[in-house]
Amino acid sequence: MSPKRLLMFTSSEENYLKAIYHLQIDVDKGVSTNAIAEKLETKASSVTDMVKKLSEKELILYKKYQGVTLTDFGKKTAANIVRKHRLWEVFLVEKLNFSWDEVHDVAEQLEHIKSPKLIQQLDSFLGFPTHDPHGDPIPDKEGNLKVIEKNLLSTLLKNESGICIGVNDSSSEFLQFLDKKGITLGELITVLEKEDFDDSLLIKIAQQKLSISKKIASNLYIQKQ
Amino acid sequence: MSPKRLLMFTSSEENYLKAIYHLQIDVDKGVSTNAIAEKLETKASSVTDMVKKLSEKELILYKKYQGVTLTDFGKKTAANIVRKHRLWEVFLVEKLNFSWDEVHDVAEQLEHIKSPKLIQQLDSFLGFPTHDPHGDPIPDKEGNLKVIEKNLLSTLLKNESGICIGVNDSSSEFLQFLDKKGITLGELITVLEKEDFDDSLLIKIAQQKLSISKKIASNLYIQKQ
DNA sequence: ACATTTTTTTAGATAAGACTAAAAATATAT
DNA sequence: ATATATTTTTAGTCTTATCTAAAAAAATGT
Repeated sequence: MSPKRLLMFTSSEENYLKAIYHLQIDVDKGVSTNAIAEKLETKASSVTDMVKKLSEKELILYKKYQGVTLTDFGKKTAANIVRKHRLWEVFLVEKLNFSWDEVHDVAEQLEHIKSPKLIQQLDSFLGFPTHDPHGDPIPDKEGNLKVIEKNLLSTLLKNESGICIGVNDSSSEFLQFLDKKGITLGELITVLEKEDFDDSLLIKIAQQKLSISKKIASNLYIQKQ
Repeated sequence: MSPKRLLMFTSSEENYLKAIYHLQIDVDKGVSTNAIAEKLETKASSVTDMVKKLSEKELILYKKYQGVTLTDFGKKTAANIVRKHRLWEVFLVEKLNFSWDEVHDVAEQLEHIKSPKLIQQLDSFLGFPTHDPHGDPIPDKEGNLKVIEKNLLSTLLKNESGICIGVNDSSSEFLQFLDKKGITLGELITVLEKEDFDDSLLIKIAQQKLSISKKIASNLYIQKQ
Protein backbone atom coordinates (compact mmCIF):
# COMPACT_ATOMS: atom_id res chain seq x y z
CA MET A 1 0.00 0.00 0.00
CA SER A 2 1.44 3.34 -0.99
CA PRO A 3 1.28 5.95 1.77
CA LYS A 4 -1.24 8.29 0.25
CA ARG A 5 -3.81 6.96 -2.10
CA LEU A 6 -6.78 8.82 -3.43
CA LEU A 7 -10.01 7.09 -2.66
CA MET A 8 -12.11 9.02 -5.11
CA PHE A 9 -12.29 7.89 -8.68
CA THR A 10 -13.95 9.32 -11.77
CA SER A 11 -17.10 7.69 -13.13
CA SER A 12 -15.03 6.51 -16.06
CA GLU A 13 -12.43 4.87 -13.85
CA GLU A 14 -15.19 3.23 -11.85
CA ASN A 15 -16.78 1.86 -15.00
CA TYR A 16 -13.51 0.29 -16.08
CA LEU A 17 -13.01 -1.26 -12.64
CA LYS A 18 -16.50 -2.69 -12.66
CA ALA A 19 -16.05 -4.13 -16.15
CA ILE A 20 -12.77 -5.79 -15.18
CA TYR A 21 -14.37 -7.11 -11.99
CA HIS A 22 -17.20 -8.77 -13.90
CA LEU A 23 -14.88 -10.14 -16.58
CA GLN A 24 -12.42 -11.51 -14.06
CA ILE A 25 -15.12 -13.62 -12.44
CA ASP A 26 -15.90 -15.37 -15.69
CA VAL A 27 -12.38 -16.23 -16.77
CA ASP A 28 -9.87 -16.88 -14.02
CA LYS A 29 -6.93 -15.12 -15.63
CA GLY A 30 -5.85 -11.73 -16.94
CA VAL A 31 -8.59 -9.78 -18.65
CA SER A 32 -7.75 -8.79 -22.21
CA THR A 33 -7.80 -5.28 -23.58
CA ASN A 34 -10.29 -6.29 -26.24
CA ALA A 35 -12.67 -7.89 -23.76
CA ILE A 36 -12.79 -4.67 -21.75
CA ALA A 37 -13.26 -2.60 -24.89
CA GLU A 38 -16.16 -4.77 -25.96
CA LYS A 39 -17.83 -4.68 -22.57
CA LEU A 40 -17.59 -0.90 -22.34
CA GLU A 41 -18.33 -0.32 -26.01
CA THR A 42 -15.14 1.63 -26.45
CA LYS A 43 -11.94 1.15 -28.46
CA ALA A 44 -8.97 -0.97 -27.49
CA SER A 45 -6.67 2.05 -27.64
CA SER A 46 -8.80 3.86 -25.06
CA VAL A 47 -8.60 0.82 -22.83
CA THR A 48 -4.82 0.75 -23.03
CA ASP A 49 -4.71 4.37 -21.89
CA MET A 50 -7.05 3.86 -18.96
CA VAL A 51 -5.40 0.64 -17.93
CA LYS A 52 -2.11 2.45 -17.50
CA LYS A 53 -3.79 5.00 -15.32
CA LEU A 54 -5.51 2.41 -13.12
CA SER A 55 -2.23 0.56 -12.85
CA GLU A 56 -0.46 3.68 -11.57
CA LYS A 57 -3.16 3.99 -8.95
CA GLU A 58 -2.48 0.40 -7.89
CA LEU A 59 -6.00 -0.74 -8.68
CA ILE A 60 -4.86 -3.30 -11.24
CA LEU A 61 -1.77 -5.20 -12.27
CA TYR A 62 -0.83 -4.57 -15.86
CA LYS A 63 1.96 -5.70 -18.10
CA LYS A 64 1.99 -4.79 -21.75
CA TYR A 65 0.26 -7.36 -23.94
CA GLN A 66 -0.50 -9.47 -20.86
CA GLY A 67 -3.97 -8.35 -19.86
CA VAL A 68 -4.92 -7.03 -16.44
CA THR A 69 -5.86 -8.35 -13.01
CA LEU A 70 -7.44 -6.46 -10.13
CA THR A 71 -5.32 -5.96 -7.02
CA ASP A 72 -6.98 -6.56 -3.66
CA PHE A 73 -7.51 -2.84 -3.42
CA GLY A 74 -9.01 -2.77 -6.92
CA LYS A 75 -11.21 -5.75 -6.14
CA LYS A 76 -12.54 -4.09 -3.04
CA THR A 77 -13.15 -0.83 -4.85
CA ALA A 78 -14.96 -2.59 -7.69
CA ALA A 79 -17.06 -4.66 -5.31
CA ASN A 80 -18.11 -1.47 -3.60
CA ILE A 81 -19.38 -0.04 -6.88
CA VAL A 82 -21.28 -3.25 -7.58
CA ARG A 83 -22.66 -3.07 -4.04
CA LYS A 84 -23.97 0.42 -4.69
CA HIS A 85 -25.43 -0.53 -8.03
CA ARG A 86 -27.33 -3.47 -6.60
CA LEU A 87 -28.58 -1.63 -3.53
CA TRP A 88 -29.96 1.10 -5.77
CA GLU A 89 -31.66 -1.55 -7.91
CA VAL A 90 -33.39 -2.92 -4.81
CA PHE A 91 -34.45 0.60 -3.87
CA LEU A 92 -35.91 1.28 -7.30
CA VAL A 93 -37.90 -1.94 -7.37
CA GLU A 94 -38.97 -2.15 -3.74
CA LYS A 95 -39.65 1.50 -3.00
CA LEU A 96 -40.21 3.26 -6.30
CA ASN A 97 -42.15 0.54 -8.11
CA PHE A 98 -39.76 0.13 -10.99
CA SER A 99 -40.02 -3.23 -12.70
CA TRP A 100 -36.89 -5.35 -12.76
CA ASP A 101 -36.23 -4.67 -16.41
CA GLU A 102 -36.17 -0.87 -15.94
CA VAL A 103 -33.61 -0.46 -13.21
CA HIS A 104 -30.29 -0.98 -14.89
CA ASP A 105 -29.69 2.36 -16.60
CA VAL A 106 -30.70 4.40 -13.58
CA ALA A 107 -28.63 2.29 -11.20
CA GLU A 108 -25.74 2.75 -13.60
CA GLN A 109 -25.88 6.47 -12.81
CA LEU A 110 -26.68 6.20 -9.12
CA GLU A 111 -23.75 3.87 -8.44
CA HIS A 112 -21.33 6.79 -8.96
CA ILE A 113 -22.76 9.00 -6.22
CA LYS A 114 -20.09 9.61 -3.61
CA SER A 115 -21.32 9.36 -0.04
CA PRO A 116 -20.53 6.50 2.32
CA LYS A 117 -23.30 7.60 4.66
CA LEU A 118 -25.83 7.49 1.84
CA ILE A 119 -25.11 3.84 1.10
CA GLN A 120 -24.97 2.87 4.74
CA GLN A 121 -28.37 4.43 5.37
CA LEU A 122 -29.84 3.09 2.16
CA ASP A 123 -28.71 -0.41 3.10
CA SER A 124 -30.41 -0.07 6.45
CA PHE A 125 -33.54 1.52 4.96
CA LEU A 126 -33.87 -1.46 2.62
CA GLY A 127 -33.42 -3.95 5.46
CA PHE A 128 -29.90 -5.10 4.53
CA PRO A 129 -30.85 -7.01 1.38
CA THR A 130 -28.51 -9.78 0.24
CA HIS A 131 -29.62 -9.97 -3.39
CA ASP A 132 -30.75 -7.55 -6.07
CA PRO A 133 -33.98 -7.89 -8.09
CA HIS A 134 -32.27 -10.19 -10.61
CA GLY A 135 -31.00 -12.52 -7.90
CA ASP A 136 -27.42 -11.28 -8.00
CA PRO A 137 -25.69 -11.12 -4.62
CA ILE A 138 -24.93 -7.74 -3.02
CA PRO A 139 -21.32 -7.51 -1.79
CA ASP A 140 -20.96 -6.49 1.86
CA LYS A 141 -18.94 -3.47 2.99
CA GLU A 142 -15.73 -5.47 2.76
CA GLY A 143 -16.55 -6.54 -0.77
CA ASN A 144 -17.31 -10.15 0.08
CA LEU A 145 -20.30 -11.84 -1.42
CA LYS A 146 -22.12 -14.80 -0.05
CA VAL A 147 -21.79 -17.55 -2.66
CA ILE A 148 -24.79 -19.78 -2.90
CA GLU A 149 -24.83 -22.83 -5.06
CA LYS A 150 -26.76 -22.15 -8.20
CA ASN A 151 -27.38 -24.18 -11.33
CA LEU A 152 -28.78 -23.31 -14.70
CA LEU A 153 -32.28 -24.69 -15.10
CA SER A 154 -31.03 -26.38 -18.27
CA THR A 155 -28.69 -28.59 -16.20
CA LEU A 156 -31.47 -30.04 -14.04
CA LEU A 157 -32.57 -33.58 -14.72
CA LYS A 158 -36.10 -34.88 -15.02
CA ASN A 159 -37.97 -34.75 -11.70
CA GLU A 160 -35.38 -32.50 -10.07
CA SER A 161 -36.64 -29.28 -8.61
CA GLY A 162 -35.44 -26.06 -6.99
CA ILE A 163 -36.09 -22.43 -6.29
CA CYS A 164 -35.69 -19.90 -9.07
CA ILE A 165 -33.03 -17.54 -7.66
CA GLY A 166 -31.63 -15.49 -10.50
CA VAL A 167 -31.16 -14.74 -14.15
CA ASN A 168 -28.12 -15.07 -16.33
CA ASP A 169 -29.31 -12.64 -18.98
CA SER A 170 -30.84 -9.51 -17.50
CA SER A 171 -31.85 -7.76 -20.68
CA SER A 172 -35.23 -6.04 -20.69
CA GLU A 173 -36.48 -8.42 -23.36
CA PHE A 174 -35.73 -11.52 -21.32
CA LEU A 175 -37.07 -10.10 -18.07
CA GLN A 176 -40.27 -8.94 -19.71
CA PHE A 177 -40.65 -12.38 -21.24
CA LEU A 178 -40.37 -13.95 -17.78
CA ASP A 179 -42.97 -11.51 -16.45
CA LYS A 180 -45.32 -12.51 -19.26
CA LYS A 181 -44.86 -16.21 -18.48
CA GLY A 182 -45.33 -15.57 -14.77
CA ILE A 183 -41.83 -16.71 -13.83
CA THR A 184 -40.69 -14.90 -10.69
CA LEU A 185 -37.69 -15.28 -8.39
CA GLY A 186 -38.48 -17.33 -5.32
CA GLU A 187 -40.83 -19.74 -7.07
CA LEU A 188 -40.35 -23.50 -6.86
CA ILE A 189 -39.72 -25.07 -10.25
CA THR A 190 -39.92 -28.78 -11.01
CA VAL A 191 -38.71 -30.36 -14.24
CA LEU A 192 -41.48 -32.66 -15.46
CA GLU A 193 -40.06 -33.57 -18.87
CA LYS A 194 -36.89 -33.01 -20.90
CA GLU A 195 -37.31 -33.16 -24.67
CA ASP A 196 -34.26 -34.65 -26.34
CA PHE A 197 -35.39 -33.31 -29.68
CA ASP A 198 -34.94 -29.58 -28.97
CA ASP A 199 -33.77 -29.63 -25.35
CA SER A 200 -36.96 -27.87 -24.27
CA LEU A 201 -38.36 -28.50 -20.80
CA LEU A 202 -41.78 -29.02 -19.38
CA ILE A 203 -41.76 -27.48 -15.94
CA LYS A 204 -44.20 -26.99 -13.10
CA ILE A 205 -44.22 -23.54 -11.54
CA ALA A 206 -46.88 -22.06 -9.26
CA GLN A 207 -49.42 -24.80 -9.98
CA GLN A 208 -48.91 -24.40 -13.72
CA LYS A 209 -47.32 -26.48 -16.40
CA LEU A 210 -45.11 -24.50 -18.74
CA SER A 211 -43.03 -25.40 -21.77
CA ILE A 212 -39.66 -23.70 -21.72
CA SER A 213 -37.13 -23.52 -24.57
CA LYS A 214 -33.48 -24.40 -24.19
CA LYS A 215 -32.55 -20.73 -24.49
CA ILE A 216 -34.78 -19.72 -21.59
CA ALA A 217 -33.60 -22.63 -19.45
CA SER A 218 -29.98 -21.58 -20.00
CA ASN A 219 -30.66 -18.16 -18.57
CA LEU A 220 -32.41 -19.08 -15.33
CA TYR A 221 -30.56 -20.00 -12.14
CA ILE A 222 -32.01 -22.56 -9.77
CA GLN A 223 -31.05 -23.47 -6.22
CA LYS A 224 -31.57 -27.21 -6.05
CA GLN A 225 -33.81 -28.54 -3.33
CA MET B 1 -38.28 27.18 -30.28
CA SER B 2 -35.76 25.69 -32.65
CA PRO B 3 -36.90 22.44 -34.28
CA LYS B 4 -34.44 20.08 -32.66
CA ARG B 5 -33.20 20.83 -29.22
CA LEU B 6 -31.27 18.46 -27.03
CA LEU B 7 -32.92 17.92 -23.69
CA MET B 8 -29.91 16.41 -22.00
CA PHE B 9 -27.31 18.62 -20.47
CA THR B 10 -23.99 17.94 -18.81
CA SER B 11 -23.65 18.28 -15.04
CA SER B 12 -21.56 21.34 -15.65
CA GLU B 13 -24.18 22.99 -17.83
CA GLU B 14 -26.81 22.17 -15.23
CA ASN B 15 -24.75 23.74 -12.48
CA TYR B 16 -24.41 26.96 -14.45
CA LEU B 17 -28.15 27.05 -15.14
CA LYS B 18 -28.95 26.52 -11.49
CA ALA B 19 -26.53 29.25 -10.41
CA ILE B 20 -28.05 31.72 -12.87
CA TYR B 21 -31.54 30.71 -11.74
CA HIS B 22 -30.75 31.44 -8.11
CA LEU B 23 -28.94 34.69 -8.91
CA GLN B 24 -31.72 35.91 -11.17
CA ILE B 25 -34.26 35.65 -8.35
CA ASP B 26 -32.24 37.97 -6.14
CA VAL B 27 -31.58 40.76 -8.62
CA ASP B 28 -34.20 41.30 -11.28
CA LYS B 29 -31.84 41.96 -14.17
CA GLY B 30 -29.03 40.37 -16.13
CA VAL B 31 -26.70 38.20 -14.08
CA SER B 32 -23.05 39.23 -14.33
CA THR B 33 -20.19 37.00 -15.33
CA ASN B 34 -18.43 37.69 -12.05
CA ALA B 35 -21.48 36.83 -9.96
CA ILE B 36 -21.73 33.44 -11.65
CA ALA B 37 -18.01 32.85 -11.26
CA GLU B 38 -18.20 33.61 -7.56
CA LYS B 39 -21.23 31.40 -7.00
CA LEU B 40 -19.63 28.45 -8.78
CA GLU B 41 -16.16 29.12 -7.42
CA THR B 42 -14.73 29.25 -10.89
CA LYS B 43 -13.03 31.93 -13.00
CA ALA B 44 -14.76 34.62 -15.03
CA SER B 45 -13.12 33.39 -18.22
CA SER B 46 -14.60 29.94 -17.72
CA VAL B 47 -18.00 31.54 -17.27
CA THR B 48 -17.71 33.44 -20.52
CA ASP B 49 -17.01 30.20 -22.36
CA MET B 50 -19.92 28.34 -20.85
CA VAL B 51 -22.29 31.25 -21.25
CA LYS B 52 -21.69 31.21 -25.01
CA LYS B 53 -22.49 27.55 -25.09
CA LEU B 54 -25.71 27.90 -23.10
CA SER B 55 -26.69 30.80 -25.30
CA GLU B 56 -26.29 28.69 -28.44
CA LYS B 57 -28.56 26.13 -26.85
CA GLU B 58 -31.17 28.83 -26.27
CA LEU B 59 -31.14 28.37 -22.53
CA ILE B 60 -30.04 31.94 -21.83
CA LEU B 61 -29.91 35.33 -23.52
CA TYR B 62 -26.41 36.69 -23.69
CA LYS B 63 -24.85 39.79 -25.14
CA LYS B 64 -21.19 40.52 -24.62
CA TYR B 65 -20.53 42.59 -21.51
CA GLN B 66 -24.26 42.68 -20.76
CA GLY B 67 -24.76 39.75 -18.41
CA VAL B 68 -27.20 36.90 -18.97
CA THR B 69 -30.89 36.14 -18.48
CA LEU B 70 -32.60 32.77 -18.57
CA THR B 71 -35.03 32.14 -21.44
CA ASP B 72 -38.34 30.49 -20.55
CA PHE B 73 -36.82 27.23 -21.66
CA GLY B 74 -33.77 27.87 -19.48
CA LYS B 75 -35.92 28.82 -16.53
CA LYS B 76 -37.95 25.66 -16.83
CA THR B 77 -34.83 23.55 -17.17
CA ALA B 78 -33.21 25.19 -14.15
CA ALA B 79 -36.38 24.86 -12.07
CA ASN B 80 -36.39 21.17 -12.87
CA ILE B 81 -32.89 20.77 -11.51
CA VAL B 82 -33.86 22.65 -8.35
CA ARG B 83 -36.93 20.43 -8.10
CA LYS B 84 -34.76 17.34 -8.21
CA HIS B 85 -32.31 18.74 -5.69
CA ARG B 86 -35.03 19.54 -3.17
CA LEU B 87 -36.90 16.28 -3.62
CA TRP B 88 -33.69 14.39 -2.93
CA GLU B 89 -33.12 16.50 0.17
CA VAL B 90 -36.55 15.51 1.45
CA PHE B 91 -35.74 11.88 0.73
CA LEU B 92 -32.45 12.04 2.59
CA VAL B 93 -33.99 13.63 5.67
CA GLU B 94 -37.32 11.81 5.79
CA LYS B 95 -36.26 8.35 4.70
CA LEU B 96 -32.54 8.03 5.33
CA ASN B 97 -32.30 9.95 8.59
CA PHE B 98 -29.89 12.57 7.38
CA SER B 99 -29.98 15.78 9.39
CA TRP B 100 -30.84 18.94 7.51
CA ASP B 101 -27.27 20.19 7.58
CA GLU B 102 -25.90 17.07 5.88
CA VAL B 103 -28.01 16.85 2.76
CA HIS B 104 -26.66 19.52 0.48
CA ASP B 105 -23.56 17.88 -0.95
CA VAL B 106 -25.26 14.60 -1.66
CA ALA B 107 -28.30 16.28 -3.23
CA GLU B 108 -25.86 18.26 -5.35
CA GLN B 109 -24.80 14.97 -6.93
CA LEU B 110 -28.20 13.30 -7.05
CA GLU B 111 -29.82 16.23 -8.85
CA HIS B 112 -27.90 15.32 -12.01
CA ILE B 113 -29.29 11.81 -12.36
CA LYS B 114 -31.20 11.55 -15.62
CA SER B 115 -34.51 9.70 -15.33
CA PRO B 116 -37.91 11.39 -15.46
CA LYS B 117 -39.53 8.27 -14.05
CA LEU B 118 -37.19 8.29 -11.08
CA ILE B 119 -38.25 11.78 -10.07
CA GLN B 120 -41.92 11.14 -10.69
CA GLN B 121 -41.84 8.03 -8.51
CA LEU B 122 -39.71 9.68 -5.85
CA ASP B 123 -42.16 12.59 -5.66
CA SER B 124 -45.01 10.15 -5.17
CA PHE B 125 -43.05 8.03 -2.68
CA LEU B 126 -42.42 11.15 -0.59
CA GLY B 127 -46.09 12.15 -0.68
CA PHE B 128 -45.68 15.10 -3.08
CA PRO B 129 -43.87 17.41 -0.68
CA THR B 130 -44.08 21.16 -1.34
CA HIS B 131 -41.02 22.23 0.63
CA ASP B 132 -37.56 20.88 1.31
CA PRO B 133 -36.06 20.42 4.81
CA HIS B 134 -34.88 24.05 4.88
CA GLY B 135 -38.32 25.39 4.04
CA ASP B 136 -37.51 26.16 0.40
CA PRO B 137 -40.34 25.51 -2.05
CA ILE B 138 -40.13 22.59 -4.48
CA PRO B 139 -40.99 23.62 -8.06
CA ASP B 140 -43.70 21.52 -9.71
CA LYS B 141 -43.17 19.68 -13.00
CA GLU B 142 -43.81 22.88 -14.96
CA GLY B 143 -41.24 24.74 -12.90
CA ASN B 144 -43.73 26.87 -10.98
CA LEU B 145 -43.33 27.35 -7.29
CA LYS B 146 -46.01 28.22 -4.82
CA VAL B 147 -45.01 31.56 -3.33
CA ILE B 148 -45.98 31.98 0.28
CA GLU B 149 -45.54 35.21 2.12
CA LYS B 150 -42.53 35.03 4.33
CA ASN B 151 -40.77 37.57 6.51
CA LEU B 152 -37.43 37.57 8.22
CA LEU B 153 -37.84 37.11 11.95
CA SER B 154 -35.84 40.32 12.37
CA THR B 155 -38.63 42.32 10.70
CA LEU B 156 -41.31 41.23 13.17
CA LEU B 157 -42.46 43.73 15.78
CA LYS B 158 -42.93 43.15 19.49
CA ASN B 159 -45.83 40.80 20.22
CA GLU B 160 -46.10 39.65 16.61
CA SER B 161 -45.89 35.95 16.01
CA GLY B 162 -45.74 33.40 13.23
CA ILE B 163 -44.64 29.98 12.14
CA CYS B 164 -40.98 29.33 11.45
CA ILE B 165 -41.00 28.21 7.82
CA GLY B 166 -37.50 28.46 6.47
CA VAL B 167 -33.90 29.56 6.66
CA ASN B 168 -32.04 32.16 4.67
CA ASP B 169 -28.59 30.76 5.42
CA SER B 170 -28.47 27.00 5.11
CA SER B 171 -24.86 26.42 6.08
CA SER B 172 -24.15 23.46 8.34
CA GLU B 173 -22.98 25.80 11.10
CA PHE B 174 -26.21 27.75 11.17
CA LEU B 175 -28.44 24.68 10.93
CA GLN B 176 -26.55 22.92 13.70
CA PHE B 177 -26.87 26.03 15.82
CA LEU B 178 -30.63 25.98 15.33
CA ASP B 179 -30.72 22.31 16.29
CA LYS B 180 -28.82 23.10 19.45
CA LYS B 181 -31.25 25.87 20.37
CA GLY B 182 -34.21 23.66 19.59
CA ILE B 183 -35.47 25.83 16.75
CA THR B 184 -37.34 23.70 14.21
CA LEU B 185 -39.42 24.49 11.14
CA GLY B 186 -43.13 24.47 11.90
CA GLU B 187 -42.81 25.92 15.39
CA LEU B 188 -44.77 28.99 16.47
CA ILE B 189 -42.53 31.88 17.41
CA THR B 190 -43.65 34.97 19.32
CA VAL B 191 -41.53 38.08 19.72
CA LEU B 192 -41.64 39.02 23.39
CA GLU B 193 -39.05 41.81 23.39
CA LYS B 194 -36.90 43.71 20.90
CA GLU B 195 -33.66 45.16 22.28
CA ASP B 196 -32.82 48.45 20.65
CA PHE B 197 -29.28 48.20 21.93
CA ASP B 198 -28.12 45.25 19.83
CA ASP B 199 -31.29 44.37 17.90
CA SER B 200 -31.48 41.07 19.70
CA LEU B 201 -34.86 39.47 20.29
CA LEU B 202 -36.47 37.64 23.15
CA ILE B 203 -38.75 35.06 21.62
CA LYS B 204 -41.07 32.35 22.84
CA ILE B 205 -40.81 29.03 21.05
CA ALA B 206 -42.18 25.67 22.18
CA GLN B 207 -42.95 26.89 25.74
CA GLN B 208 -39.46 28.32 26.07
CA LYS B 209 -38.06 31.81 26.20
CA LEU B 210 -34.98 32.27 24.06
CA SER B 211 -32.69 35.19 23.37
CA ILE B 212 -31.80 35.48 19.69
CA SER B 213 -29.13 37.71 18.13
CA LYS B 214 -29.77 40.00 15.19
CA LYS B 215 -27.73 37.72 12.97
CA ILE B 216 -29.87 34.70 13.77
CA ALA B 217 -33.09 36.66 13.39
CA SER B 218 -32.00 37.80 9.93
CA ASN B 219 -31.65 34.23 8.77
CA LEU B 220 -34.98 32.79 9.83
CA TYR B 221 -38.15 33.09 7.78
CA ILE B 222 -41.50 33.45 9.49
CA GLN B 223 -45.03 33.18 8.13
CA LYS B 224 -46.98 35.76 10.08
CA GLN B 225 -50.10 34.62 11.88
C1' DA C 1 9.24 -22.37 -39.43
C1' DC C 2 7.51 -18.80 -41.51
C1' DA C 3 3.70 -16.12 -43.37
C1' DT C 4 -0.61 -14.35 -42.04
C1' DT C 5 -3.99 -12.84 -38.94
C1' DT C 6 -5.33 -10.96 -34.65
C1' DT C 7 -4.47 -8.31 -30.67
C1' DT C 8 -2.39 -4.63 -28.44
C1' DT C 9 0.11 -0.50 -28.18
C1' DT C 10 1.79 4.00 -29.87
C1' DA C 11 1.32 8.42 -31.97
C1' DG C 12 -1.26 12.12 -32.97
C1' DA C 13 -5.92 14.53 -33.03
C1' DT C 14 -10.27 16.10 -30.92
C1' DA C 15 -13.75 17.92 -27.57
C1' DA C 16 -15.23 19.57 -22.99
C1' DG C 17 -14.18 22.26 -19.33
C1' DA C 18 -11.12 24.46 -16.72
C1' DC C 19 -7.01 27.75 -16.08
C1' DT C 20 -3.59 32.10 -16.66
C1' DA C 21 -2.28 36.25 -18.68
C1' DA C 22 -3.23 39.91 -21.53
C1' DA C 23 -6.41 42.84 -24.13
C1' DA C 24 -10.73 45.23 -24.58
C1' DA C 25 -14.83 47.25 -22.87
C1' DT C 26 -17.27 49.43 -19.25
C1' DA C 27 -17.68 51.89 -14.88
C1' DT C 28 -15.95 55.17 -11.50
C1' DA C 29 -13.62 59.18 -9.63
C1' DT C 30 -11.61 63.38 -9.50
C1' DA D 1 -13.65 64.82 -19.44
C1' DT D 2 -10.21 62.06 -18.88
C1' DA D 3 -7.45 59.04 -16.06
C1' DT D 4 -7.97 54.98 -13.26
C1' DA D 5 -10.08 50.91 -11.75
C1' DT D 6 -13.02 47.12 -12.52
C1' DT D 7 -15.24 43.79 -15.30
C1' DT D 8 -15.39 40.94 -19.16
C1' DT D 9 -13.53 38.78 -23.06
C1' DT D 10 -9.86 36.72 -25.91
C1' DA D 11 -5.95 33.87 -26.75
C1' DG D 12 -3.43 30.20 -25.62
C1' DT D 13 -2.51 26.11 -22.45
C1' DC D 14 -3.75 21.96 -19.68
C1' DT D 15 -6.17 17.61 -18.36
C1' DT D 16 -9.31 13.83 -19.07
C1' DA D 17 -11.20 10.71 -21.93
C1' DT D 18 -12.10 9.71 -26.25
C1' DC D 19 -10.95 8.53 -31.30
C1' DT D 20 -8.31 6.94 -35.92
C1' DA D 21 -4.45 5.15 -38.21
C1' DA D 22 -0.25 2.95 -38.08
C1' DA D 23 3.29 0.14 -35.78
C1' DA D 24 4.58 -3.63 -32.87
C1' DA D 25 3.86 -7.90 -30.55
C1' DA D 26 1.60 -12.26 -30.03
C1' DA D 27 -1.11 -15.99 -31.79
C1' DT D 28 -2.39 -19.06 -35.53
C1' DG D 29 -2.29 -21.98 -39.72
C1' DT D 30 -0.24 -24.71 -42.99
